[in-house]
Amino acid sequence: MSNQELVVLGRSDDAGACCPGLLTAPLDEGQAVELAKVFKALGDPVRLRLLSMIASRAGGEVCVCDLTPAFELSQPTISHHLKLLRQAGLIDCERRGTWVYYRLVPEMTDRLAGILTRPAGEPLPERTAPAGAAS
Amino acid sequence: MSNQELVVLGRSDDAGACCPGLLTAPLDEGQAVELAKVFKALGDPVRLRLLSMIASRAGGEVCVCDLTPAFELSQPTISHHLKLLRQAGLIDCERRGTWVYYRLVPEMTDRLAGILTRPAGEPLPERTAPAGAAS
DNA sequence: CGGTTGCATTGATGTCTGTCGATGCAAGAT
DNA sequence: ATCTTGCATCGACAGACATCAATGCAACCG
Repeated sequence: MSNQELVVLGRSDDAGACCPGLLTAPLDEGQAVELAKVFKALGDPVRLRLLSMIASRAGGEVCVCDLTPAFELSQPTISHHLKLLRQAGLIDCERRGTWVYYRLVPEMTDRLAGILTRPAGEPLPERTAPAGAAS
Repeated sequence: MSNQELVVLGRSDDAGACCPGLLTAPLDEGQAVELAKVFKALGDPVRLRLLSMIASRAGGEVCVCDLTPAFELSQPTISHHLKLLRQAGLIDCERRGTWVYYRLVPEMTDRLAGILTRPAGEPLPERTAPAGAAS
């Protein structure tokens, strides 16, 4: 049920080391394409709310039947958004009886946070010293 | 030249406190809409590469004339992507003579990283204990 | 002044995406 | 077995988006 997900997580043994981050070195095309899929999944208000509802839920799980009525959208639409979040590797799901429960994949959000974090102690270049063009 | 940008940064006095984060409490509609605009700007491989090229540049600035030839895309297309990144508040630009220089707005990426960071010491619910269903 | 260069804007076009109703499928209930 | 409920998939459609060629505009150069 939860196959065909993105593999941006790396080998999971290197916590934030594999992709040094968006902000330290230019991304190559392949990395950019993979990363863009994840950010694109976050680029929709409904999916952001779904993700936050799932992630912030005590117990770590939410039943779809609790998510759907929170939006003024049809059930297929919510199901579609959940599928995109799942394909992006941001959430995972499990069926128990009649119901399907979704939960966050914290490794993915951790990775995104790392990618967006600039290395501490970065000079934060002075805006008053325009870098080379001194004229 | 750099007006009409998003204001997701908050009052800049609360470093990561205003929006407790995507993962701790359900986002309301307004927050989700604003945040989605930023993530949507990141949801394209070209824009991700542009951002990383800008952010990782020593000196903190990149001339458009250095960015455009790095892609097999027309100059208007690159200009378009830069505009979207700017409208998302992720980058800023300044004209000096004939050239236009772009630079990262680190406050925005910092905020995104914070939003994607779950509070330390979160129980990280055991996957071996499916929360209620002890079957 | 006119010419050139660097970048932004415009308008057009093909593709992608969010949404829905209809339908399918799995699992309990009767 | 039949019915009902919960969720996913399908097909269709309107709106959004990425891309380009053409054009506009600002700044330097002659």
